[in-house]
Amino acid sequence: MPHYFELLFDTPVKQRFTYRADEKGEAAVGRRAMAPFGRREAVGCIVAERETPPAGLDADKIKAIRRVVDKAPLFGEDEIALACWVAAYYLCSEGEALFAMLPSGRRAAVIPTLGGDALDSAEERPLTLSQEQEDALHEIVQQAGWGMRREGAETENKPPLHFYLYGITGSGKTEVFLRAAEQALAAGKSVIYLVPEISLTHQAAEVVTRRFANTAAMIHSAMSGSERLREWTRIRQGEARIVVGPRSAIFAPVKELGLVIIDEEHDGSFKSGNTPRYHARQVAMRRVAMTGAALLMGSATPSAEAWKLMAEGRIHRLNLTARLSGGAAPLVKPVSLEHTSSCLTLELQEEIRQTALAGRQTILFLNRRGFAYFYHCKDCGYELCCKRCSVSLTWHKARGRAVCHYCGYETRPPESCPSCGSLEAGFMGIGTEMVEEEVKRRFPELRLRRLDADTIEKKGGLEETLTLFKAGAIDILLGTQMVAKGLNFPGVRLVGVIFADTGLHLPDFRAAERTFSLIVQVAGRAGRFFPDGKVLVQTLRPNDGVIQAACALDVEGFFRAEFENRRMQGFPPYSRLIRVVARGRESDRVASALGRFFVLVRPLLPRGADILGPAECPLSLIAGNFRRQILLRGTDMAELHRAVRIALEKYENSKDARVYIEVDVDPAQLL
DNA sequence: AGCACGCCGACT
DNA sequence: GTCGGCGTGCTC
Repeated sequence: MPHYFELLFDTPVKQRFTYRADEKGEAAVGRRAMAPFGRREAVGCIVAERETPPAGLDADKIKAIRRVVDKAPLFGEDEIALACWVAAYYLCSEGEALFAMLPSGRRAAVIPTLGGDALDSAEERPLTLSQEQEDALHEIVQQAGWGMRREGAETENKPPLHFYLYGITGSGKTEVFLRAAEQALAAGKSVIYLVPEISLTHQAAEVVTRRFANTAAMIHSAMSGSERLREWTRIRQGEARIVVGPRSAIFAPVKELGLVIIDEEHDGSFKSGNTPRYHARQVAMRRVAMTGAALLMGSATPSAEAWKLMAEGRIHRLNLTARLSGGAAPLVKPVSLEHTSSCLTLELQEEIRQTALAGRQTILFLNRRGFAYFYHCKDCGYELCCKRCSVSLTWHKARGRAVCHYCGYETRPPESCPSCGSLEAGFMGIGTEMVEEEVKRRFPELRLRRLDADTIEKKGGLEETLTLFKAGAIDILLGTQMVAKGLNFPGVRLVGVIFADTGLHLPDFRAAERTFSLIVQVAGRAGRFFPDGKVLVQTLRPNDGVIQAACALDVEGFFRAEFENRRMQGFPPYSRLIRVVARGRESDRVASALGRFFVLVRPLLPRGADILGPAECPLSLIAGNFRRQILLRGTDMAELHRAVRIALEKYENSKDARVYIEVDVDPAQLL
């Protein structure tokens, strides 16, 4: 008697496909198999077994599986159920969701990693915890009750075990994470430890591997497919019981999940930028609900979502208020750029000098690469933009090129205005390259290194710079976001934010939140081990509420004002959003396709929900694709889901093959 | 997403 | 007269 199996493929087709296996052989749920798919062979994953073929499907259409790929299942029923949830929530196909879980990346990103001892933030295991750390740990361990049985049925009436370690940078969150992990492991449970998708991954992995040796597995984006698959197998077999990795590690097939840790919860990289556009925090909450495990997040600057859940008591907040290691909260001061033409105010120059005299180090932060990011003609108003994107070209002086940061387009910088020929035209707006030049000119005796996407292209550049800085062989470290996150250097006294207003006025409701969080995070780099840290925040608007709250390191105050804005404007966390973007080569086709979708979805929306748009995306042209969007807004995500799902099905009939529709549930950015 | 089938313009 | 553009439809 033949056996039937349902397979999922990595395509946007929202269907399962039934295949036949004449002898049972190796076919089993969770294994991948090669099978004829359309006019080709493709690898799919077996997700269900069935006795009979599905009704209403001609028997002769059912083909046989060619061969089974995996020796052991890659997925269990739980992981498959999780994939189905992801598909339903993020409105993608089950196949796309399932294959996104697999770490055998379709395209492995090349991300520079930190190896060796470049950053031994792996201080050895401290013997004692502070009272606050102790209390937090106690609370988590007691409520999680890993020692005792906590069966599925039993958990249903209990509130979810969501904890948030809210503490300033340097207050010892990592140690609490590690101890909580130890406890979960000791109780025979497994742990997933998520870190932002930057070089921090490696740093955290080092710490965990050192602490937990061979019970640890790590998954990061620089690993090859086979390396990842090996780790995946170790995890599935229960050999590795603590998994460290970026957002995709939330899908790791651990046995007996007891604890999920999300470090730097506010970080944007937890939200996926391509299909399925999942947020690891959201998936974590789901997984935790499915398994009865505990969720432990942490940050000095929680996301607005997390902050609201804490206020509502749905996440249990645990405070860490004191800096360890002899540090103290730095003195943060806004400095007006209004009457300065240089990118270094006199005040910042003076502090750099003082810091160097004291034999200490400076970090300068500017979230903009290149020399100047904006070309403007004073006579005719011409602006130099990328031909394929609606963004201005950035001048990379050292390379002698004008570059588009979205598509990579490059051209020679113009000598005079390309439009009117005027010489009163040129690049403006400071970038890291310009700051570098300025600092070198003013402080030729100080050793400066720049750290941004352009300087770490050459392999090892990042690691070398950090090692030198750590060793005190560099006086000033200048860079983009890279210097703002996670790095921990004891010798830093001064942090200078060159231009805090970058990104503050972007047309995105999270612009203020991101700006605030970035300033507070970078400020946290100062004075971690000595109580004399100083942060100067250069800004055009020293009186802006966001800048002031950031300088006061006042999360509470920031959210008080920010939530008032969000509430009045009807944005998250006071509403739920689904963003639908149409993109394509021809703007009129894009407009009409989105128009058709708009007409389909509008009558499906529930009372109280509304639609913003259709309108051009703030970045209306990227890499030659025109982009338009609508924003569906409501209070009940299930209702929004339903409307978009039905509209998408209907849209299939009238779709334009030259226009792509992208759906983003809970979008993180509206650009 | 792929991939093939199918129907209209400029080339050996 | 054919090669090849991309619009359309399907994948157990």
